[in-house]
Amino acid sequence: MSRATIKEVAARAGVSQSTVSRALTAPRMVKQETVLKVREAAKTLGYVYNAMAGSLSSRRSDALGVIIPSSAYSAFAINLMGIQDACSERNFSCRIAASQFQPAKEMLAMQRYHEQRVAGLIMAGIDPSNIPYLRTMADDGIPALVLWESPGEAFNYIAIDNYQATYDGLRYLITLGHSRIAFLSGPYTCAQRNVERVRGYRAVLDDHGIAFDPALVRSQLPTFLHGKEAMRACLRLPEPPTAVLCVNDYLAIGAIRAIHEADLRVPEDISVCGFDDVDISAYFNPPITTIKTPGQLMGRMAGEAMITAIENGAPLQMQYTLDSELVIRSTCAPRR
Amino acid sequence: MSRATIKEVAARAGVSQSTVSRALTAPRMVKQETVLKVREAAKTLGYVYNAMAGSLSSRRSDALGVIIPSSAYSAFAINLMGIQDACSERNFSCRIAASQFQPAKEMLAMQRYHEQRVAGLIMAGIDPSNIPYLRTMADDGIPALVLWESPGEAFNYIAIDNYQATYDGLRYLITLGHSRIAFLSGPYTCAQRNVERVRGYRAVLDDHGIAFDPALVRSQLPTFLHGKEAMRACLRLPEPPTAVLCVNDYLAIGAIRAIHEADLRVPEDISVCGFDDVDISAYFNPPITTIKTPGQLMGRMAGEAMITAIENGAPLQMQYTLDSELVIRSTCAPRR
DNA sequence: TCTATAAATGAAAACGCTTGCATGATTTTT
DNA sequence: AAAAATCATGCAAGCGTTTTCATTTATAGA
Repeated sequence: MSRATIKEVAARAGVSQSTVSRALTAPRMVKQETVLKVREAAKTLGYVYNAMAGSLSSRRSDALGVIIPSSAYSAFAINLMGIQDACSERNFSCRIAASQFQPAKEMLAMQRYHEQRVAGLIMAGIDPSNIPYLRTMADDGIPALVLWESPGEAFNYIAIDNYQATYDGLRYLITLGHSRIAFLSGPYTCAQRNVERVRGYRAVLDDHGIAFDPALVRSQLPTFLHGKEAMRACLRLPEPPTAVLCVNDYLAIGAIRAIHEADLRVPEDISVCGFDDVDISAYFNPPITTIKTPGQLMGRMAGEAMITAIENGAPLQMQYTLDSELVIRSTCAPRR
Repeated sequence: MSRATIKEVAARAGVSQSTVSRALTAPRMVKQETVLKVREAAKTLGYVYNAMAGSLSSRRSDALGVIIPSSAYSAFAINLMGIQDACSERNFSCRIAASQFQPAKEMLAMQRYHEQRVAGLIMAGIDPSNIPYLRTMADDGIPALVLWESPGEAFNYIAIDNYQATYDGLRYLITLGHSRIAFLSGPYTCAQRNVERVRGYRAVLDDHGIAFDPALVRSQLPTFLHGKEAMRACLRLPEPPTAVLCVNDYLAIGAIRAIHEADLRVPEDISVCGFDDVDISAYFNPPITTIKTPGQLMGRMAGEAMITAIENGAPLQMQYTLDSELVIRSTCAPRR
């Protein structure tokens, strides 16, 4: 334990605890000369502020809790970066937990943040079953903000229009003449966005009079490996797809690998479209056509909005839907 | 604020505060029946434990602070994952800060963690100028562990042999007949490993009687873009390299892009070797030959060792050098 | 010069928990 | 059945800050 406490600094400087506290955190309330004396004493004593005691006493906290499914997927890591940037600029601290796409872990993380009395909570998606707990935390003055999707109009979010984004991507594929289009979705846990995307997928199909084939939609974790395996399964179908829409770029890259391993070409034989426009996507060979998603901006905005609300003591009010945009590169081509 | 405190739970349950505290955190010390009564009261009151108060009082903390340069580079994100896994299993919480490769930010993060009285600190590299502060924190009973490199034998680390790993990679390239080999290094701030790697690079050169050309070594942030630009610069040299060793895979991917844009082929015209074997590397086209580095294991081990030490109240004692291994894939070929 | 105002400081009560010590209630031992 | 040991519980003193309120001191107004 840091030997020196405020009390000892006070003794050393010949002032009271209160003065030390003020001199250190609100120097303008204290005579210049005293501030100097206190700082001097603190320095020679090697005093280190105890943030726990401070927070407990002031019942304020400068910590943001964030929950993401996994830091291994770039889009979430990028969210995190944005949040961290905001925290670092505004001198907040940042806590992180991964749900691993498991609702129970997600809930556990929420509860721990609640116990820690974080000043705010940011989540990249939320399992429907955990939404009510957002209220519980709000009752204790802990605002929450969910990324990527809206947990309902009563809550704060910075989302994208998952339905529409998917719709647009798929329509593009259809425009290219494809009609047998696989859909590699993400997990349906710890997030609603994937069900919205599936909804989008089905809607385009309907709107273009294309029959829905359940064999063409598969849900899995967002990893290269899962993408590869899912695509492989699609390729084994009696009537394989000529295009595939992936709900994220890792899945797309995995799919491309499976296609190559089957001695087929992208995009000549099969078109693939990704989602997110993760940093690798532009550098991949071939560069990936993808639905670009503002992951970093989302994180940054979230962090800033949250911190601003906290600092102003105002209720967080943020319901925003950001645009996503189809970025055409080289993995989609007209059906032969 | 969560209205109910331990005191009110005590009142409701008709016992003392101490009993509530014990019933909740050490149920075995309390009569079964009482535990039930307390739990019941806590539940109906919607009691939520206040971790700050708890930690302050017990002067224990279950938080690990981690500092990485950036979560945008996969190897660090993977470190983080390993640490988080350990935390989640052992019921610790995890705080994160990014140094952005800036020593000043790194120091700031260390100081904030000190103020927060985290139970332990894990850093992915450390700027030499900040090493002394490790001692300061240690004086307050906060153990530290640095990843990737050794900050000196007096400290804890889980590292790789940066010198040797580089040596091996470069030797492989030389074995393939290359002698004009560029070296794309990472930043020299917030980590020593890159200088060790450069040292390794020069050593092989020396050992094989190849002249060192400073124009062939470049240092930059680990991004695709920087890799591309660095390679582009190399390509503009009067006598361009026939191979390039990159200190991480993102740099390698950027380099490959630059090579392709110059209408050259990999590996036929230029060989490139990466570092880390980040998840994308095996899926890239062409699959990247790289020096594989145990990033996730490193994180996991670090987290576990740290938590174990903390829980046992024993001093952390961990000085470990993990193996790295050359993974030969398709981006290196004999010199034509 | 004397009061009115502002500025600087201090005393002390929180904040919500843990824990050492003491006490009373139960069991166990002999 | 008394003594010894064990179990359950309560009391109260912290943990290291912040902050309200009161007090003292300096500054200004008239």
